[in-house]
Amino acid sequence: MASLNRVELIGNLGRDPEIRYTPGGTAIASFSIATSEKVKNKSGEWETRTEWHNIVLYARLAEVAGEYLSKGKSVYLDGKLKTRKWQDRDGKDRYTTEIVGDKLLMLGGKTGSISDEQPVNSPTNEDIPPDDTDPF
Amino acid sequence: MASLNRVELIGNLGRDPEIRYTPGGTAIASFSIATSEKVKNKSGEWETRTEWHNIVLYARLAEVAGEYLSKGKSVYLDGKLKTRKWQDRDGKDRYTTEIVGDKLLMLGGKTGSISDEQPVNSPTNEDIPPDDTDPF
Amino acid sequence: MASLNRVELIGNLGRDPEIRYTPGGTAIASFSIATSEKVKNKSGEWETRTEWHNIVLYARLAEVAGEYLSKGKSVYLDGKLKTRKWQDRDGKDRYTTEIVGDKLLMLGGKTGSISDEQPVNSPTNEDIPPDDTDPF
Amino acid sequence: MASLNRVELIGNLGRDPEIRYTPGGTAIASFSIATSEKVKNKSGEWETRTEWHNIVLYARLAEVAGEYLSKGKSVYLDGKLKTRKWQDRDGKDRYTTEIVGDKLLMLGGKTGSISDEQPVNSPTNEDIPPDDTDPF
DNA sequence: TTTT
DNA sequence: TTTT
Repeated sequence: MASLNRVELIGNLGRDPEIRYTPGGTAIASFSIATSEKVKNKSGEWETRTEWHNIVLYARLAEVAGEYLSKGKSVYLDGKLKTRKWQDRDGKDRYTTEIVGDKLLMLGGKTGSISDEQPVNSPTNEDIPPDDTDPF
Repeated sequence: MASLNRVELIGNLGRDPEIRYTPGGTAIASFSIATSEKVKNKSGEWETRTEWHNIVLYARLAEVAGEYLSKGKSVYLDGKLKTRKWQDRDGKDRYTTEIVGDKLLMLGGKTGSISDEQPVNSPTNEDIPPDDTDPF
Repeated sequence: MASLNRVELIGNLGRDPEIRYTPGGTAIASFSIATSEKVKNKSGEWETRTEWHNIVLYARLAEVAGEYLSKGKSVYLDGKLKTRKWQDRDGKDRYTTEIVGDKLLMLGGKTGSISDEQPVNSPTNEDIPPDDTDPF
Repeated sequence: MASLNRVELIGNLGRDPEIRYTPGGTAIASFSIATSEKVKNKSGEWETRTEWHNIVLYARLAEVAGEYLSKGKSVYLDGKLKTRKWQDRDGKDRYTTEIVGDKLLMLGGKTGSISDEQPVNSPTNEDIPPDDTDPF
């Protein structure tokens, strides 16, 4: 059962984090991060390819994100992939892949580092109801 | 523009790799990898949470996958996230997130390691037409 | 102060882990892991280049290593670099770089995964006296 | 023979890179990177623990480092561990562990990303004579 | 000192 | 020897 599910991103926030709360009061932050790479296209010219990643943070990490992160900021994010199933308005199954963050570093000068050492009795993902709408 | 887009997985193949070829003859392998973790549910019992990841490999790496990988095999995969847009039969936009593999290690004994040092003039992703159906 | 110190290894143990204990009873495991790569030498022939890594594990992770790991086993190790200063018999300063493991996966079939979620009041590295001899 | 040897660092340069050249003209850059973490000491106070890492870059990556990096700059570095054997003036064997960089990102605003896609016929490490003195 |  |  050896298993590893790990994502690392360095990129910039596409917009300010959106913060919401579970009934139990746990913060959930969601935002997107852009990563980009230069690739040569068929004509041999360099073009920038941008990839957008849906990020979700919980609890303390979500609160810190709400306080310190904003559109355009550069971050290092370490987390895991999670694909979430939801229903569109026609009742059809759809899937969205998100990165659930475990560690966050603010780059670009001013800020520090944040990891998610869970306090005792902290809420777990089990306390968090699944979205019924796709926030992205 | 500092940018990093990196995924690492250790897990097992859910089925044999499916190999297809571009008009130009480049191999494309697709398969899924399961990662799992034990988490405590609301009732305090440990349950196994499995996550499925859609993998895509190109060129030499795809060929090696076709030759050596099969359902159930354990692998280490290093790659990058890429979200692909496609149309469902109602013409609605849908998105599928895949991991484009750069490095593959076979675990579980027998096998060796494979990386994708691209040969000179190797085909790039630009030569590969997007799928018009979601293979997952 | 954004800071990241992270090492990942997949390789084989060169010998059985050596387990010792702090006065406070905390287990410390030490062993070495070999990683190897094929490189072309000046004559254009492929040769295997092996690198040896000094591993140190603490507490629960050390105990598990003592119980399940042995010479030759293949593992995935995630940890951080730490360079330790010591004195040789001539009283001269010497330095040894070790990898302090945070997560360990046994590869090669049979086994499971182990991470170091520290129990409340678990001993920290501060409780562990520095070696005064180089164990490697 | 599944093998992985990978280090990732985010930290600051302790001094300007030192650039030298092999007889064949290949650039070699060496410098150190500090990573730091806050840990609680025995008295329960938070203290900053700093770790220094010896970095070596070759060829194009070394040249870019010489041009763009300087003391204090924040970087992301991806590379592999390599322990180098050398002789001190008493003829005794000593070992220094270095990180041979494969990828470098400049953080802190202004700069871009650099990876070491080796040009055809680029010099390999085999062309580079080992140091006979420890540069650190 | 490992492994294929 | 860095940085916050």
